Amino acid sequence: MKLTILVPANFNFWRTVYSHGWSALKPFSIDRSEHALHRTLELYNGRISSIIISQKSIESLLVVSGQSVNPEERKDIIRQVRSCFRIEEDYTEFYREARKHRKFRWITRAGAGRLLRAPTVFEDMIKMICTTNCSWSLTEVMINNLCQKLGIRSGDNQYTFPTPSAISSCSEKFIRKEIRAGYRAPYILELSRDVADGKLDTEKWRSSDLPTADLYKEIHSVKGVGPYAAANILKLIGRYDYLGIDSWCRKTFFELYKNGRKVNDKVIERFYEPFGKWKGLFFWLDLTKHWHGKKDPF
DNA sequence: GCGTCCAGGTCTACC
DNA sequence: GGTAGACCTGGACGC
Repeated sequence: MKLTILVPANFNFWRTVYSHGWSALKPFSIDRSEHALHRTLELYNGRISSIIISQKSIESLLVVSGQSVNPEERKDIIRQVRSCFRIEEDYTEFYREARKHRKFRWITRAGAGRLLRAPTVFEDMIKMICTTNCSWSLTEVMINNLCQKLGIRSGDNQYTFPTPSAISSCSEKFIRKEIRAGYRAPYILELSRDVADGKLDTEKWRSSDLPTADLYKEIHSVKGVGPYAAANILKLIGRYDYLGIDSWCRKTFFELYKNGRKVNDKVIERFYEPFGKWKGLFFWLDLTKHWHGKKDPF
């Protein structure tokens, strides 16, 4: 199967793939030799499809799969890919704002700003919890384990991201020891059970009309999701009003603007305050600007 | 190889 | 509202 997905004029495939660490976490993987992003998807009807996404032209993405799919499955693949690459989102206002600042004009020229996300908010939430209080290598271990031990295997030996029900059927001990999530296990389990039972509808957040502050409170109320995680989940929903500062961001900010001298988070927040509702995105792109000149930032 | 220390966000208890 | 300590793991370091 081959299909083409049209993209907006300012779309940049690689800057989206390398926008943050998600493309290095299963079921995403980067194929450097083929210049493509791999992803194993679970379709609406339970069928598993491993796809390879690459930039076909300036105007379109090419999605290839070894399997044949029916028209409805094809629609679902397109829907999921469009959502991961944020193709629906309108960045006109953001680019207009970026053009006003000399140091951020590169953003508009580069077509940067789209942050890669998972097909579901649930997957983004679990991944974000797994980035807290640990090294990136441990995050990779936890996510690999979740996919390999609880996901569904595809024909080409890849795994899907597990469903809320798959995770919620496990014991806390299993998630703690086998997934290696440690003390995060009860948080992962509670979130999965609440989503599986329908007590928490994380997917509605992407289309919510709630003011961002209220949405932040709701996301923050999930156990294991603190200020850093809630702010970064918001960014993947399309709200950039919070910074989501972690130790890497602090260190990078100190090096960029303070000659390595440590400053309070409030100083960082004041620095990006002029960027209003886009400050979280300016903050992230500012700190990762040096990635954008590199072929492979990870 | 083993033990110790530290970094990394979030939660809870306490002031 | 602010702060201390616990949570758990991997990595660095010293022995």
